[in-house]
Amino acid sequence: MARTPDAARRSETSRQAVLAATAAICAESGYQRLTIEAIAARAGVGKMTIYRWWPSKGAIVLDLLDQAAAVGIDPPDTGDLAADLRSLLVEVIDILTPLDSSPAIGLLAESLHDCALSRQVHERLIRPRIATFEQRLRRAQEVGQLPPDVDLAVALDLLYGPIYHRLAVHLDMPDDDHLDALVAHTLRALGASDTAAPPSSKDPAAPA
Amino acid sequence: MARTPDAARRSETSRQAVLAATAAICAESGYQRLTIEAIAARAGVGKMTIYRWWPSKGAIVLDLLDQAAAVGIDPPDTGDLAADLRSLLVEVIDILTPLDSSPAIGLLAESLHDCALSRQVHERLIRPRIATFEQRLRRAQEVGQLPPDVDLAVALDLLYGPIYHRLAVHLDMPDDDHLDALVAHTLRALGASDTAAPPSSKDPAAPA
Amino acid sequence: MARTPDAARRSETSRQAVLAATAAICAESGYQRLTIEAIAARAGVGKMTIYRWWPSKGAIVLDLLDQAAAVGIDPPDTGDLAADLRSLLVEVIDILTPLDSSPAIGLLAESLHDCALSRQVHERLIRPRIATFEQRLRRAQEVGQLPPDVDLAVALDLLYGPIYHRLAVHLDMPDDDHLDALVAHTLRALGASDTAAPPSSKDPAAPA
Amino acid sequence: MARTPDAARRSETSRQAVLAATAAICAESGYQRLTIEAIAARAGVGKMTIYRWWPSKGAIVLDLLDQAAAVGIDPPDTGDLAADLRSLLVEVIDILTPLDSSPAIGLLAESLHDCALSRQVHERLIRPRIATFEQRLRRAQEVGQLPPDVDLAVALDLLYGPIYHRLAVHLDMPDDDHLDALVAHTLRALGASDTAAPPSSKDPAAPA
DNA sequence: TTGTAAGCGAGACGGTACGTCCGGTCTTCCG
DNA sequence: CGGAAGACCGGACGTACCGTCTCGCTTACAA
Repeated sequence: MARTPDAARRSETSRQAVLAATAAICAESGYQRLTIEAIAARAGVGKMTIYRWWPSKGAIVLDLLDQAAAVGIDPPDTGDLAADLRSLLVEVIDILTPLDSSPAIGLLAESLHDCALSRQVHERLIRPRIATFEQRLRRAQEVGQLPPDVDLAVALDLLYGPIYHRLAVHLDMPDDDHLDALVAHTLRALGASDTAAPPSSKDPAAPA
Repeated sequence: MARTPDAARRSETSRQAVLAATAAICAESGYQRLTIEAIAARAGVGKMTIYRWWPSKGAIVLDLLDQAAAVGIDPPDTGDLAADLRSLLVEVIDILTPLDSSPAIGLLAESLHDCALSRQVHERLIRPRIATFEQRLRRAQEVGQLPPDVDLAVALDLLYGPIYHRLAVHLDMPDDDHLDALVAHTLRALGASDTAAPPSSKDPAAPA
Repeated sequence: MARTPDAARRSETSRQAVLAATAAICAESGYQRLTIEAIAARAGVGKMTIYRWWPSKGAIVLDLLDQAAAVGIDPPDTGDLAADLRSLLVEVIDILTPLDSSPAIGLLAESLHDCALSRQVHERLIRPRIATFEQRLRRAQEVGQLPPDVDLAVALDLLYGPIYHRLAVHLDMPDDDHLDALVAHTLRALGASDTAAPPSSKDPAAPA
Repeated sequence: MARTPDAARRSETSRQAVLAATAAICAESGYQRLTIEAIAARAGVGKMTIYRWWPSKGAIVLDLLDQAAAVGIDPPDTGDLAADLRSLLVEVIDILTPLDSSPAIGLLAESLHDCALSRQVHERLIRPRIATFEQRLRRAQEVGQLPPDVDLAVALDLLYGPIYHRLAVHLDMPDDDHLDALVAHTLRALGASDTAAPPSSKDPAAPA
């Protein structure tokens, strides 16, 4: 009674070929020219193979990003909260750049119309990064850099919002100074204290 | 040199029919099903007529939004800075809602790939609103509600960022409480004082 | 309420290109490789143009044969009945030869499955030839070469049957001797007398 | 050199399932919808199994007909030559009827393009029937019903031709009267005498 | 008795062609 | 002469089958 394709028999070779072709076409011709036909042709793969395993073009790109940026789940923790938040920001900016050929931007545009896709994007790309972000903030609360009643959802909006704002509104991505300003203002809005903290450690026996 | 169509002879009837059809299809079937052919058929208009006057589907939607939301250029000014900012926010949220059938979201997605379109969008939809926003902030500086050295670009990011963030990341649009929190934090980040100011007025004889 | 395409606007250029491409592909690669896609590509024509004007591949081939063999409607009439029937037979054999690349054979095969097509084939290719045949036989009756009570349907079967029989059964088409024998036997079965008749004439004032 | 499959190990169950599925699909949906995939699915058989034992769809249908109509090799011989020929004719007509769902017609159409298949069809379906026919005619010659110099190839054409003619030309199959007329004319063309002969019999003691 | 080699079901795979939809251009004819 | 109507070329869509190819599994012959 298994109507869905049998993942055990899936050809890993084809999977990789499809993802590679997707990345290549996207880089060379932009998301516009990224076509199922083009992917299949370039990957040397039948179209059915693509339709069998991915529900839409967006899902392929999602897999691609998933694989390319299967980043560390542990948040950066140098003790310098501002620097850590900054590096979280930069990671996202890097994914969204360059504007013309970033698969992520195409994915974003597509997910605005495709509810199923957008749920997947949220689950597999966004949520892990949110979790990382919140983890770092909580650590900051523990060491007293942030007040204990900070609203994490607001914090998230304040930090990441500007990136998407600028993307949507076609302003340039923030430069270094602007980035610092954004982090600083975010921290100020959250009521951060100025004190730094020692980096957290997986071996918590360190500091006296 | 009459290579470009002669705008003077343009049929206003057709223009309105196209915009109306665009709005109707978008509302009924979503941006996905909004095709030039569908618009032409629904508007009872030849495709040539559309291609003659609009460079792309996005341009039609842009015209539509331009007309629908040819909002007041004067910023709200009740004296309550937070409330005024809030109403600016709500205006944008309204344009972007509902997610499935808002022409604006389709336009946004399209402009991510189409540079020419995105420039138009920025010029005709975004910039006026930015100007309104900045006007209001400058007025706040004049009356001492904000420090004179506030970075308007950062302020813009902080206020509007969350909307686009949530749009991109497929979180719900902020509810009322959240909205208040966002405005409050923005103001705090900008170093706003708590004092209110009398509403500015074009008839300056108002307040005693 | 005209949902059907407007024949007045039809491009004769495209029509000819399609028919030419069909003939060329058929001659070069056989009916097997005759594909709508191949026709469209070779003719430099959009597939829609083909689907708009022809209901099936067979219909195109039918048009092709219609045009190629828009033969004279007047039957041959040399006065020699056997020779005239023989030339009618040869005409059909020529259309069905060579076996591998004759469009007519492909059409025949296709029409065995496609009722609508087969009706068209009958109407536009077969019936006119039957009429010609019957016309010639009736003339033979008038001049007394055939008895007046000959069953024309049986005559038709006897004369043309062997061709289709051999086609179906994959025997070689009849050679010259065989052809003579077939005609002779047909005439014998119909009870033909041996006398010849003068050729019929459009100017009936000829014979005294 | 055991590259060819080992017929000894062949699963008779599968063979029957394939033939049954082929017959069923053909009867229900016509030869058009008869695809290898459909047969495999319906028979509960892997496609490999089909391709291992049959070179083409036509070969399956050929097997099917072979099995269904593994008719007697001995010709009918009631002494009435006309009646016997008639029954030979009817047998073929039955195989080719009904037009829409007869596997034989599909096979015929396919064999027009496929040389290898057509040879097989000729060998296994046609030739035995020709032999039977010729056997009967020769017996008629022996008893003096036919002149000794009758051309059997012509006789074959005259008798069976009309069936294939009508099939190809999409006329109705001959009705009973027409059938009698065809046989009668054939006999007349062959110069048959009117006398009947006693039926040949393997048990020659029968008639007084 | 147990390998082991075949046939088997299942179905994924690279392809080809299908018939449809739409983009953008060009043409015809009406008001 | 602008505009409605819509045919045209092209290209991508998603589907159906083709014929080939593994996968495990059963099955029957041979060691």
